[in-house]
Amino acid sequence: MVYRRTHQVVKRLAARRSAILAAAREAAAEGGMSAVQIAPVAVRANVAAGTVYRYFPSKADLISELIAEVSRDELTAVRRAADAAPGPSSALAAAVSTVAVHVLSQRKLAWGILAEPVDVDVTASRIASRREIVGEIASRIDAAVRAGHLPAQDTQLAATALLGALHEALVGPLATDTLDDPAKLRDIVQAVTLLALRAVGVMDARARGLVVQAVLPVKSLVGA
Amino acid sequence: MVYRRTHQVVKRLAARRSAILAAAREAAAEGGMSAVQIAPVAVRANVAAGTVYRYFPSKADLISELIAEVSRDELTAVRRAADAAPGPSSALAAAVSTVAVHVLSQRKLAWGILAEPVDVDVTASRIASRREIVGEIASRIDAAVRAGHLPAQDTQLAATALLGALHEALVGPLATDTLDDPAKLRDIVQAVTLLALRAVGVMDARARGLVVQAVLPVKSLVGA
DNA sequence: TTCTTTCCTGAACAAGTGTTCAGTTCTTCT
DNA sequence: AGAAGAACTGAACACTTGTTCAGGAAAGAA
Repeated sequence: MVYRRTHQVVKRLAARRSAILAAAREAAAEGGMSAVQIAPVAVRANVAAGTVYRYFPSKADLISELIAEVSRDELTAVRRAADAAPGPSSALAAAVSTVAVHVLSQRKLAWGILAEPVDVDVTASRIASRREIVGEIASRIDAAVRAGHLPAQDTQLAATALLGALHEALVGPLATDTLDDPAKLRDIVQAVTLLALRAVGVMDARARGLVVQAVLPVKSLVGA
Repeated sequence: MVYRRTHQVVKRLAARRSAILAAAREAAAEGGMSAVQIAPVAVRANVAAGTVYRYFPSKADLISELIAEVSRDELTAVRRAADAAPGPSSALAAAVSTVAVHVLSQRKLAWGILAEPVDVDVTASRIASRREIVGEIASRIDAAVRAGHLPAQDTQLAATALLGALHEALVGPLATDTLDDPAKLRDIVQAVTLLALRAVGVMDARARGLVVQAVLPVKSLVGA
């Protein structure tokens, strides 16, 4: 006798898998990575704890997939914003401020994804996540350099530094707590973007203009 | 009957306490924060596990003190380097590159002190540690702004971003692994310092000069 | 319907570590 | 030297969570 999964079953299995991942994401967004524990996640996803292990070999795998998923979303947003920009410098500005807005709008998730202590080893996944974003930003810096807008430099290093600056300033333990005031938020995003652009060598005057152009269109995302 | 601690005993107690802290520091430097476990630290300090608890109420307290100690050392080094500089911009450059050299020369320790996952809560101590260094850098930026060398800005935010950039680029998971080549190290420290100076608004040409001045004197520290 | 395969459940298990404490050793005072 | 307080030891304890697995439910084949 051969058992074959019905269409319906395949769909249900996929749905369950998504539900578990979604539950993990919710938990992370609400309480940080420490809240992503098998039992609570299972409850949230309406399954038993053991069931989680039919979809993910271990907690590390679950979290790794979560990181990959969130990272993919962010990368998509960054690419879209940058591609819509008129030139290489604008693209860089757009990329940077998109990252800024994203991490600001989902602080706990962002912090959990990339730096919060986790009891299992998700280093590989975190490195991959960083590498994607850093690579994207590095290629935007590269483009600006090739266009003659920026001095030659180690773009990989610069992109890494930029990411670190954004995260520390916006989601790190010393980041301002107030999420409430949109104007304040815009100011912070602008300030950080300005720092980033100047860091890679954009002239101050030009940078200010680029920042305004880049931040205005995305600021509505903060509330999302 | 009243028991009073003899001078000798007081000294021995203090020595033990230091020995435990030193053992913790060694463990952290060698294997990161995860290696700072009560039993191994006790062995290293030549005491029993229970004895640790006569000096530190909990592991969290032990690690908190460790963080404070390392942080104090770093702050001292940064202050000294900056104070020895001829002007506010040089002082800023010196401060930044000193931090860079420090974290590079003790990567595991640096990573452990400020970001590595720990099973106990040392958030408060880490925040305090960051705050000290950020405050120092912020005040140096402030001085440069007051001297008219830099544009007005949110110096606290800028200092936070700078620290994040340094750490991510130098000790983060994407940082280059090679500690061996001193020339390479110097290049990285210079590159990162340059990024930092430009970020806060130092003109590129001037920044390059400041970087060379600041990095040359401290590069010997890397081997320490 | 009945049998087989897959899926799900949730209580029990396992493992790593911080913490405790009764017994021992060392130090101080008379 | 002897009594009493303080310090030290290290094995046992406690607690948290990820993981397993025997039993039961559901789905597909005959």
